[in-house]
Amino acid sequence: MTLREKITAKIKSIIPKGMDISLSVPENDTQGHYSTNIAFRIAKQKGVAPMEEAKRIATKLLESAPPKTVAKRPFWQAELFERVEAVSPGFINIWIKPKAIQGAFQDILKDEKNFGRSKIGKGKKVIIEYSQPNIAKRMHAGHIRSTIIGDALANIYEFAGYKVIRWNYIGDWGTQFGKLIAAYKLWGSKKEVEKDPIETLLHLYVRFHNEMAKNPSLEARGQEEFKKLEAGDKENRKLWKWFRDESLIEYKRIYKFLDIRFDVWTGESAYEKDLQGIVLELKTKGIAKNSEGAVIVPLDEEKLPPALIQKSDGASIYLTRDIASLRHRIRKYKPAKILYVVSNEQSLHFEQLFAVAKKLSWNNAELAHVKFGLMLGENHKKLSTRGGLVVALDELIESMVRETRKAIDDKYSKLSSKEKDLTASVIGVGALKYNDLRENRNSDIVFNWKHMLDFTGDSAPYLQYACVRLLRIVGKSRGKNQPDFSKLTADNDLALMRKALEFPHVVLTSAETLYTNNLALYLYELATTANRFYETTPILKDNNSARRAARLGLIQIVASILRNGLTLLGVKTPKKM
RNA sequence: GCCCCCGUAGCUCAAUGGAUCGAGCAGUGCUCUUCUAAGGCAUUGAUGCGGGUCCGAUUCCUGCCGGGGGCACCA
Repeated sequence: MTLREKITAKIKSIIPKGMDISLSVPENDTQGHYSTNIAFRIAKQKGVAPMEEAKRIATKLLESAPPKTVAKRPFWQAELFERVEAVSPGFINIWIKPKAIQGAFQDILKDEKNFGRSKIGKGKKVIIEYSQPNIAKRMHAGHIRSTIIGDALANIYEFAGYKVIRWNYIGDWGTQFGKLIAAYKLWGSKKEVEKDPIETLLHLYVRFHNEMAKNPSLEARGQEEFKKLEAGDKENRKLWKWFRDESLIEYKRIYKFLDIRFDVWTGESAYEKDLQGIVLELKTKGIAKNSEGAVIVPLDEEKLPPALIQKSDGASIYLTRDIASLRHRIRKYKPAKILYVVSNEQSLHFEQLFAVAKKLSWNNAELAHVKFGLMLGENHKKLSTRGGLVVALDELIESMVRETRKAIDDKYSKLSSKEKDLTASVIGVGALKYNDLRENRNSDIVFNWKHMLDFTGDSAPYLQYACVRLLRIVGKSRGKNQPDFSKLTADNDLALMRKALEFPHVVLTSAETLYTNNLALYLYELATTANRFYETTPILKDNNSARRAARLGLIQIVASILRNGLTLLGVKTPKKM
């Protein structure tokens, strides 16, 4: 039982049943180590003044004898609370006794490796779909959000005990392949594609769109080629497979560099054979109907526009493929949840998908669209593959690593060139990921080179550096520590311990809310607290040997929280920096 | 026209309906003979506008203004 859980249980024992308690950690110790607003809600229920209720609760919390309801609970100790105050207009501020903090911290040692892990997901599967690159398109800066956020959420869910299926739903089907094939047949050459596949295919695609503006008949030609592809035309199949294979080679190279992995690589094309069946099932069940030659699912009751599931030329559309994929996922994996990490451009699409799924009523899984804002260019406009210049993802990664390498060269000459390269990639890639994960995903991100390449302050290198410094001290100490945290009584010691103890709660919150920024913020604050500790508190230099051992134990734990926390965000920690 | 997201400091971002709205960058001034200065300390500076609900609103409701995205044969 964590310190937070003990406090919560204690409060619960003296308030009306069934109320959730929110325990916040005030910015400033003058408002307590923990604070709760529970009195406001109880007061409202009872119809009394909040301050009165707060006083009543505060007094009860301080009573030395355990209330009957918690008498049997072993965690009860009168010494949990140092001070409990009711503060106008009705907050209850709680200060924890050093002994309770030290004790809770000592508990970490019992299973240090698993500190922060939970079992809330035990026996449950979650499918997390992310990245979803479109074949024959270069991944650009805008594509990275899904990849990074999805990977971090997958890590967090695993840490929370879920069985996670990391799913890369490749965009490898659809009308754009008709266009691409048409473009290739018109202007392409085998040699050029082999030489630089993605670049060449991208050019063909862009050219097709440009020419389409002048010559609208091309659009029909693209659609025709896609129809042929779906009908099994041999030549088109061959071209499609070729484009797909070449693209995947490129993507896998980038994933490897980003340290991103997937369990399933099943894309849209895998469901091509199921589509007629899906359309039929929807029609048979009276969910779908013909309209203007196409097949739609009316969603008037849901106040949504009708969902198109088959085009009037009989060709399929991505919603239908998503429905088929959903059925496949539910049948094969029986997941408790399916998370779609896709930008908020597609909000309507997922509302429609979920609405159709509900009508089909084979979705006992919880479905969630984990949406995020767009990566905008410096002009605050959408980055578009068709619309000209975008920052290519590999170029972005290379630049970040190059800049990091420069910084390393300035600082350290002792490392070998190979070590420097390795460190540069760990820091550069880390910075790239952290920059995204620290922000509330709802907001659009304005891409900014200067910001990306800023390695000071709230950034991955700051966290990595804090961790590396602490571990450096630990590495310098000799022998094994048997830390006794009751030796740590200074404000700095206790403040750092209290911050470290919040880790499990923060991870849970991330899993529950599907946001990563609270975890990033927490790690940043922990690093700041640790840096302050580092600057002001002697550790190895502490003359008191018992306290020295305890402090070494403390920073060891803090360093592993930083490292584990960063790992959850997909960020590695270098050995030296 | 309808729907969704967003609007906080010069810039980029925080804030389950909570207390005096937090950071980073940029600016200013300190701080390396000391466990790594990618650090620490100090300091300047903000909730788009108008109503409403609430003990309490950046947060919820509502009307404007501004930015981004979407609205059946693209994904």
